[in-house]
Formats: sequence, structure tokens, C-alpha cells
Amino acid sequence: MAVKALPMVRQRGVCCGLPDVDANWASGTADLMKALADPTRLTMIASLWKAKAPICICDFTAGLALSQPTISHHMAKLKEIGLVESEKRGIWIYYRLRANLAPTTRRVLAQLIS
Amino acid sequence: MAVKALPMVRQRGVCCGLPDVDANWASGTADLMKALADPTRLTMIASLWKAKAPICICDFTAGLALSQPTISHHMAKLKEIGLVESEKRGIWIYYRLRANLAPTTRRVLAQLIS
DNA sequence: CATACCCATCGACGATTGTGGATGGATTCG
DNA sequence: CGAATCCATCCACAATCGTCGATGGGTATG
Repeated sequence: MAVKALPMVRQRGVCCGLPDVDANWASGTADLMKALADPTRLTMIASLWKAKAPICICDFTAGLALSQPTISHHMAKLKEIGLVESEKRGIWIYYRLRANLAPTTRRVLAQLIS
Repeated sequence: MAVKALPMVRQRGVCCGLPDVDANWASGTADLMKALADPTRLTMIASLWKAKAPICICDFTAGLALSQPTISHHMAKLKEIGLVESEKRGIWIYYRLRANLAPTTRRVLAQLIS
């Protein structure tokens, strides 16, 4: 992790180039970060990760101090991004982490949660 | 990664408990995710990561299609979270990834960027 | 059928965010 | 000193976000 030295001399008004960073990567990764940029959604993801079992909305509504529409709204966002998937079972709708998450996404979650 | 089965029977009006998720962890991690939840800031972080060298604001202003106040504003946010640090060198202010990032943060960035 | 429960959606509200113009301090060059 | 460059800060504005009450569809129970 050696860091290069600062340039010794530099001309005013002349700027250097930046390393290539793919715009699509930035956009897509930002979308993933946005999905995780909320304590409630992070708690949901961590719960699903740790439980290793599907959890229904009513359990989140009971466990988190938020209204049912808010819980539903957050979960919809996680589903829209593709982090979770749902299965209806009678009256209840169970959510779980998506089975085939992108490997990068899975590793990021592993780093964040454990 | 075996997933537990769904509960066979379930009483209406009775909800189950959730795995323990630390509220401080959720809050802090959400702050980190918020800092990364923007394509411009992600591009900055990736540039600093790949360059392995300090980069000054003027280079970002020249490379990214945004105004100088906006660039400065994004960088201030990254600095406030503790992802980057700065060093003044004459007229220029160089930014680099913070030397002692939290190991978890460093691993998350490694997963995201490479 | 009537009731109770689970859940998604809609509409509205205040709060936060991304963006850029204007300004001013700091520093260097001529 | 005067001009030019680099940068942070302030202010304003549109857009997005988190939250909740109200509503309605779907499903099981009595």
C-alpha cells in the first residue's frame, strides 16, 4: 500500500488526468449504496442475513418502531434493487435475501454485517 | 448457506422476534453507505484508490463534469466521514484516502472497487 | 357471511440532498 | 503591489427521501 509522493513542481492552470473510473460502475454501485444507506433497511438486511430464514413483514413491524407502511416501503426498495425476494404463505409474506446475489454484493454484505 | 424452512403453522396476531441487530452499528454503517451513495463521491474514492497517490481538487474539477463548489462539497463530505484526509501544498490541496481506515471500511472499498 | 388480520399502495408532509452562482481568503507569480 | 489561481463557504433552489394516516384488496377464522 505504498503511496506515491506528491509532484514536486506543478504549473498553475494545468490539471492532471484521473484514473479511469467506469461511469456505469459508479452509477450501479451508488444504487446499491443508496439501498443500504438507511438504518432501517440495514437492520432488515442484517436480520435476514443472521436469521438465515425468511421473515415476514409483521415481524419487522413488531420489532422495529415504525409504522407498517414505512416497513413495507423500505422492503419494497430492497426488493426493487434485487437484494431480497418474497414468497406469499397464506396471510403472510415472507422475505429472504435473494438466492443468487451478485458475488460482489454478497461479499460486501458479509464485510458489513459480520 | 442452508436456509431454514418456513414455520409450518403460525398464529394470527402473534409475531416472532428478530435477530439482535445493534442500533449503533446500523446507524454508523448507514452513515458510511450514505457517504458512498453518490456516483461522484464513488468516482472520487475509486480514483484515489486506484491512483495510490494524492489528487488535488482542481484535477477532479477538470475531470468530472461538475462545478468547483460541488466537487468541494462532495470532498468535504468524504472528509467529514473520515474516508479521506487532505494536505495543503502551496496553492493546491491534495486529498488521499485516510491512512488508517477501519479494516472493515478498507475491505468494503476493496470489494466495491476492484 | 361477517370479522379480523396481513400487506401494498396512495397522498401528503417536513427533512435532507445535489447542484451551482457569488463571494472572499490564501498563495504564488510577474 | 496587482493579477491570477486554487479552494472553502454561504445562499438558494429543485429533487429526492423517510415517514405516516387512510384506503382497499386478499385470506383465514368463527
